[in-house]
Amino acid sequence: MTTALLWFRRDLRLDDNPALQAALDAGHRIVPVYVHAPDEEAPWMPGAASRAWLAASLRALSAALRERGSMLVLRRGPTERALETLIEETGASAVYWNRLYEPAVIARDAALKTHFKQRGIDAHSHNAALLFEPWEIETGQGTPYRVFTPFWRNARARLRDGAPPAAPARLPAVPHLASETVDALLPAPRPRWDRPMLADWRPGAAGAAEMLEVFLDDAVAHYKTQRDLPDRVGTSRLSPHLHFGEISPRRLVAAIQGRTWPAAVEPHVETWLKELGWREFSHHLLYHFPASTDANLNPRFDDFPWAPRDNDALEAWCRGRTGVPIVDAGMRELWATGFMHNRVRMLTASFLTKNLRQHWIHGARWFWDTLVDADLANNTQGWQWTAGTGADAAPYFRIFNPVTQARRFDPDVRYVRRWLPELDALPDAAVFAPWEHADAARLAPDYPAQPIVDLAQSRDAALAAHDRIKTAR
DNA sequence: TTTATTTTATG
DNA sequence: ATAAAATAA
Repeated sequence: MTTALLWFRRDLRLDDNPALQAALDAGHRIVPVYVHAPDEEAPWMPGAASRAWLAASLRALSAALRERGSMLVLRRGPTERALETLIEETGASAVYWNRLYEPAVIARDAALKTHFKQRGIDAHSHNAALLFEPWEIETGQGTPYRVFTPFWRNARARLRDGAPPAAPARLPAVPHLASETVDALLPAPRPRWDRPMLADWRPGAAGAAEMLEVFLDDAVAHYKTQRDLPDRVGTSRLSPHLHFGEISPRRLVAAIQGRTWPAAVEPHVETWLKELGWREFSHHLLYHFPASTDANLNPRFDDFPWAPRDNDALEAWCRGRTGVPIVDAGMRELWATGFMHNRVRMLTASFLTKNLRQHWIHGARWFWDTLVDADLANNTQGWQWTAGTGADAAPYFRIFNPVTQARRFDPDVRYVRRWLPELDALPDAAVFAPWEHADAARLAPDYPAQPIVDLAQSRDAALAAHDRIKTAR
């Protein structure tokens, strides 16, 4: 019997895992391995929150493999050396893995594939992360899409039903091999901020499946409207599970299409599928425009007059001390939980890039380090979208008004109150814009009396800055 | 996945 | 006088 390495990366599941399936179908004995080599993802190596999730997720995968008679071998990078060593130890003749789409990872994997082929080792890569490969969806001219709506129209029409394969009940036994521990590879932070951060989550495939069931049972029926309200669980909150491949997008599509929905719920289902579409679109853009992690997707913005880097403003934004309650609530939710509601991500990002006019890369870097679902494709395209430098088909310069957004999406101020206890004594009506309330300084002495930037003036300044690049060239 | 302003409708 | 709808950016 031949042996194959099953190289896990961000596909930390056993169901609908094409690399695993292919290795089994080929009749190999399978040696599952995870190689810890974060520096190979530079300049976007995983952030602190992401590493905490990864540690928990690896434990979950390891347990799932053990239950099936296998085990997860943990090794330290460099990846090429770790895999070579394991090939020698096991006599493996093949390596199977699932593809990723970040530029640094693509380059490393391509080099590895060449290396293995030269060594006479079969190297097989598969698609586990996306509904469609980034190169499968193209315009009539054969070019990549730059606008979401036509991209999704095209991709949506190609969606097929059908349940992806379940996890195998048993896996071949693994010979005795040395393995690192998760603790050694990903030491717990001190102090243990990871514990409260992960308290609301259950990393791993079982937690992901449970999350999906809860969403389909409860939230999806009101998704279109409730998804925008940050004070409740109106979204699926599957993003960290998707990022680490603990659940596959095909599984999500199969699960939601596998149920019969009342006609009134169908538009909600469609809206949620469209969110998966945004995820596909982000990966499509990152694959075709790999420089977009650091450079404007729209080069017209290369002349945009950003304000000079302002460390005080950046610090206030990061820590939730800007004096704009909905912005501060979001930033504190992020710091405490490693997560931020999508509506609030958009408006905090708008505040940083439009009102403070700080370059979007500063925000992208902070989110990258603090989000448990930090994903290079989604993070990059999300920031570029809000900054106006990315793929946004809107014919205007999008500037969110955080006060209007708070009134519309947190009308009962429940979200803001949860994260800003220093506003407890303020009446509801004053929480949207405390600086307009005569008594705010007395009732909320620990909160900034004024926002760090005037909302109306900074909006006008942002529009004026935008006018300058509109008229240029 | 917006906002601010203007126009129109309603009482 | 106020709100809803339309519109421009």
